[in-house]
Amino acid sequence: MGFGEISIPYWKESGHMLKICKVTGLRFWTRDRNRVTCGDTNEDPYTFIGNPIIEGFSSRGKQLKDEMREAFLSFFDSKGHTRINPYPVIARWRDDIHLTIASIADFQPHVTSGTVPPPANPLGISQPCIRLTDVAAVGRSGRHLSTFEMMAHHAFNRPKEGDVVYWIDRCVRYCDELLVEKLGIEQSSITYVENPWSGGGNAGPALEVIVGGLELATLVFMNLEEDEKGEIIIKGQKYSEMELQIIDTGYGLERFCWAAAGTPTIYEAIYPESIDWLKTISGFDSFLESLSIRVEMEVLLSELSRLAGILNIDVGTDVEELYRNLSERLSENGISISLDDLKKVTEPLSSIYAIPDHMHAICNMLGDGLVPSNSKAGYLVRMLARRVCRMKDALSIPVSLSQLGAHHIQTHLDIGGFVQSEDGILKILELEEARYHEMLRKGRAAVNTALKGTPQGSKQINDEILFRLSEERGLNPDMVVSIAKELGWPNLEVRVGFTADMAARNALMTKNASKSKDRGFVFDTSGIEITQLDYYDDTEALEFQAEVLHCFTLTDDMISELTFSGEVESMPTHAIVTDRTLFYPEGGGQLGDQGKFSQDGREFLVLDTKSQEGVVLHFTGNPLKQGKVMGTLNRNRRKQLMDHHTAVHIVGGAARHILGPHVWQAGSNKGARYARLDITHYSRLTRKEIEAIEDLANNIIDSNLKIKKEVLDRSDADSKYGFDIYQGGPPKHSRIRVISIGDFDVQACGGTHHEQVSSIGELRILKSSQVQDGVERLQIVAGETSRDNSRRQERILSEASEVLGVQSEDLPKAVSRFFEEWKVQQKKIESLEAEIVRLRTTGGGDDSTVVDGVRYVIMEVEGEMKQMMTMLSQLTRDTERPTLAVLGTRIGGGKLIVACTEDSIASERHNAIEILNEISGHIGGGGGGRPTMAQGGGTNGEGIPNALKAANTHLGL
RNA sequence: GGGCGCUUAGCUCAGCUUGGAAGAGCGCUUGGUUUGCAACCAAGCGGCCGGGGGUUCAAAUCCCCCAGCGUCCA
Repeated sequence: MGFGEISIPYWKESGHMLKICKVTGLRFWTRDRNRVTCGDTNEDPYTFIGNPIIEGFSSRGKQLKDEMREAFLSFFDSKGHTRINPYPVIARWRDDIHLTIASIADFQPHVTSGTVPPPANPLGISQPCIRLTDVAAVGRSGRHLSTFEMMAHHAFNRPKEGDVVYWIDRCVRYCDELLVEKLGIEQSSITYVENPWSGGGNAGPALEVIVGGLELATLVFMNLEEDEKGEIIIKGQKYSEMELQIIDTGYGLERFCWAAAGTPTIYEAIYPESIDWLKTISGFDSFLESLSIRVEMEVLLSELSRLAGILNIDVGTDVEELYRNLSERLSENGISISLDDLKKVTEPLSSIYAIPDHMHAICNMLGDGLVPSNSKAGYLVRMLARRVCRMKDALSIPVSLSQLGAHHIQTHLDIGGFVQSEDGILKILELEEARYHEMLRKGRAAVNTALKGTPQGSKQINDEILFRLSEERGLNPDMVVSIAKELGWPNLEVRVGFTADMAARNALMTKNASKSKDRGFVFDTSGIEITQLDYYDDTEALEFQAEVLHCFTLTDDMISELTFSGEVESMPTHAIVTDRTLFYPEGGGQLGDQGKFSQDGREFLVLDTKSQEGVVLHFTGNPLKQGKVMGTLNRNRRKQLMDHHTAVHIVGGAARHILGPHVWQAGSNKGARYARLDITHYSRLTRKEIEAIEDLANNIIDSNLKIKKEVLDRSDADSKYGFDIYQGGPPKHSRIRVISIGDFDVQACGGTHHEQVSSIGELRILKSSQVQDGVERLQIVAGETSRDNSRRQERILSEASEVLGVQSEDLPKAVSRFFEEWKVQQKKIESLEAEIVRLRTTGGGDDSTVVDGVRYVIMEVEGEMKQMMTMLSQLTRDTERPTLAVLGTRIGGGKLIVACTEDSIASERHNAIEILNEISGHIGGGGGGRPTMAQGGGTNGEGIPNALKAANTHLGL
């Protein structure tokens, strides 16, 4: 039996037979003796459209989903599965993906790796998921969704320990019973296709469950993991059997709803109210009538859906090609419609279908407390919001993004489980739409500039221009073309295949970026015992006795791999490992402790502390011998680090109270000099908001709360406090240390903290800055550094006010007055200098000579380059008086300017560059410019008189 | 996390590739013109070209750092 082949008693009991699909060549199991295809090929059109294959569901939309979900979950309740509440759609417990893409993602990596037990076993769940890889196909294919619910039953087995809940046979029995008994699906229409699954380092046999041309579910039996020593080889990769073997199933809730509703597309089954509404407000129906297409709309839609469903739409698919195919296939099926009309119908229709889907994803993401941003998960929601804005504009529907959101929430969502309030969601949507319009407005200017070199009649735009507008300005090619049409390039079109090229370009860039990534560990700590950490027992303790186990000598390579903070005073040369330590190693944003080691009566500074895989490394400037050592912490630094760390927790809690539930820690750093906390928020913070946060935080400090520190199992921590405690990032251990400041702030955290908040004394938020869109960085000082900071500020103020001789209160007023006066005086100087020039050049005198109608002005002046330029324009701008001017100044090593009146006999007779080159040698420099204006300079200012004399000679004056 | 771009007059933006006199439109002021207008004509005011360093005889322009903002991809 090859890998992935599934042979179970149930096949025989239930009358299934094994066949090979004539199209795909895959093995499949069916009760239909005449079947020759596996059911999911381009020879298997949907059979359920207009003819539901699931019985007993007459509702549509949210109600249908609710009923279908309940049918699934209650079925598995009755089979002994524990029902689990769905997880958030933002996968904050993971650092490898942003969104929950499947029900199994809830349990990765902690449960699937075996470190943490599952919340129940077996379990049933319906998990909202978001997948954006096929977002371009949503609305077009009739079946793609960016957001869906994955209904699932999971079982976690440890066969090697004799602990098996159930495996393939029982899993298939459950599935078959659900489909046939509970949902009334015709037995002979079901096929089980063997299509082994692999991905993410795991693999296993799998069955795709197909009914009526639609894949309703996938049953995966994950039992292998990548292992270089493994004996099972799949596609050249070696695998071995896992300790933990998992039943991973996925039943598409929306697909079940579609099969029960039999609507032309999946969208009409789950979002009928929104689709009707959008059709009404966009005037779609009257638009259709105006086209006078002689085909029943319902028939056309069904046919489209049937065909689009089996036409593969991938990222970068050539849409034109797709339309030609569709049109051909429609006419094969007796529906005659021109390519043009087909487009006119499907373009708006696909938007009407996609909008509710996108709004569903957007509301779910925002509901989870996500803040739109220009990177990470926040970017994904912005991208969806912008897609909706574009589609909305193309349909010219007279509602705002936020109104779409309100409608969607009212019609399709239970907002009760959301972290974010409805008001909060709508507010964010308003801001997003405003941003979108701002981008478009700026885009117009960008397009205008970018197309300046493109002839107005031109049909194509340079690829590079389109790439850049898209990447730098967020204008996709279609938007560029429509803007360009308004601006006077009426014939431009997007080149066929350009979208595909852009996708390919992105793929290439991603590929290049992913190279040179993972770097290994710096130290070889194999064979060294994990260091015993004593700093949690007593955060006040400062001295300890230990045994030196190992001393690494740092190489240049190691030093460049290790990044030391600016608080490390000199570059270490050695790293010391001891059996136990009080030194806190850099982690969770808290910098490492400093202090000293004493050995044999000698003292060695500990410059920094880090850890690698549980081994703590103390960095020193000297080697230490193996044997006894005494460690002493730098008390002030430790106290300051604790002040800052506890302060960061307090400020985070305060920010959440003041700003809202979407505030999430996006990063933090706690040093001795200051601490910073990055929080997610949808707009810049005002001074008032910062002060409110600061006040609340200081009230907490005054309240003298106790700080509770407890260590819990991961699953206990999850169930007791929820996911909000993982502010500092996804948890990496099975045991979680939880720090609670009353119920004001609860976080998983490995840092050192005070016993009571009052130990901090006071804190100040110095300023906020923006790290990226949607993330504000708060700079915080607490305790001693807070007082230091105030003192420093006062010193700066008093020094500055002393210079100006004013009270510090009057400083802003005085400074702006001085600045204004300075500007006025600059103006005055300029105009006075111009006046001097006028006097010197119009008064005749020695400076100017006239020969054959050309005035020659050769003189030394006093002034900077800028002033000389002013003089020059006075002299040479008047075309009535053709002039050649040579000006020189000794300032700045000597400067020379030669210019003549443009388009005059002066410029015909003389070349400024030539003259300049002739004379610039006298000041030891060079220069250049245009034939009518050349300037130069040098290092010998005293050579100016000679240079001017040389000019006289050269010109024969 | 990886890129890319932008910052110039009160506002919206050119100029930067290839260094050599700081520009346009709107607004503002003044004058003219008009029954009226998001009217027209003329003149004028308004710039630490984001900040700091570097290269250069010379930097808005080239290089580096910082700050603010925008955008794409994962």
